[in-house]
Amino acid sequence: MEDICTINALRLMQSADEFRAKLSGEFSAVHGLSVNEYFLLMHLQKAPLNRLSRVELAKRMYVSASTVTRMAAPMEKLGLVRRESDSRDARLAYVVLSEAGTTRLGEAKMTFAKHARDTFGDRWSRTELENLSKLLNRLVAGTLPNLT
Amino acid sequence: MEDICTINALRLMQSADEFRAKLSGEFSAVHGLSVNEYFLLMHLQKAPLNRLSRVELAKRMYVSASTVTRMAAPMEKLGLVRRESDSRDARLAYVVLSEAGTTRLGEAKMTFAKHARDTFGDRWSRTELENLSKLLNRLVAGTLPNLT
DNA sequence: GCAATATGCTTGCATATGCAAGTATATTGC
DNA sequence: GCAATATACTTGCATATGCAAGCATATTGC
Repeated sequence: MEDICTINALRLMQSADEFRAKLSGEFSAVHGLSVNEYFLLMHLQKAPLNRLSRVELAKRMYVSASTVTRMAAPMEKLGLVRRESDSRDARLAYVVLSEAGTTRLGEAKMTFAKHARDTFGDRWSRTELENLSKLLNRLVAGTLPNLT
Repeated sequence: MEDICTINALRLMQSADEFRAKLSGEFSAVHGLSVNEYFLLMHLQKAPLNRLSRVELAKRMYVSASTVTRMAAPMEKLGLVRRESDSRDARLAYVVLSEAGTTRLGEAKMTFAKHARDTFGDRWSRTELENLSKLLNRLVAGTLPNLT
């Protein structure tokens, strides 16, 4: 194995899987959120009016539209998001971040940040962290709106 | 959002999700493999005797033991892996890479490499690629045996 | 040696997710 | 204006996955 692109892709996926696995347990136990639900809230918070249509959420989260429909339903029951329709296009069903959702998201962000610091630890220099940040940004910047 | 660790973790997960999503379709269509099945075969190929117990596979793949059990069953029917037991410990049930599995894995590696090259494209310099590789290696090297 | 505990695997159940089909609404071509 | 097509969402079904319980085998403490 010498293809540097392949190596990078493998390491990218493995490190992301590891991080997600470590995050997952505490997230559901402490915040009652799956990692994907966390990302859904993050996308909403970043969006104008704190809302996005289901298809737009699906694109940004790399999941199917039906998954967004099914994720939103229980989150709506919990009051983390609410549903809004568009006055001009009756097909659209926005998912809107609520007050409670904002609060919950804020708590979850603490946990996320803690795990992120644990992952990089104090063995990473500021320069290395910024270097990685810059390189990863080239990966996410190209396509869709991202969370950073 | 200014915490550089958080930003890195977010970008890491988003870029990995994007890569996985792009890979997923062609993988199942062309090779009849899910991305996770690909990783399972990769771990086997890297292991001594091309075999690993189910719990060891589970650890390396960041999934539960039951998931490995259920992934291995259909792959065994397809002949991609076979089952072996340990002469000293009757609890162990190794998953062993077969000839057919090696062949299939080799084909899938081509697709993986193609997508990896597409992802990084020609806009990445050799230096940047090696820089990223080095940084990501710090993330995966700490814990479990990895694929690179 | 035996009971207590630990480990490896499997299975029942619940949740998560994608795909394809169905429904409702918008847009386009004419 | 209307038919044809496109888009947004939902739902039925199939697959994927985790957790907890169950079972078999190993190891440990005595």
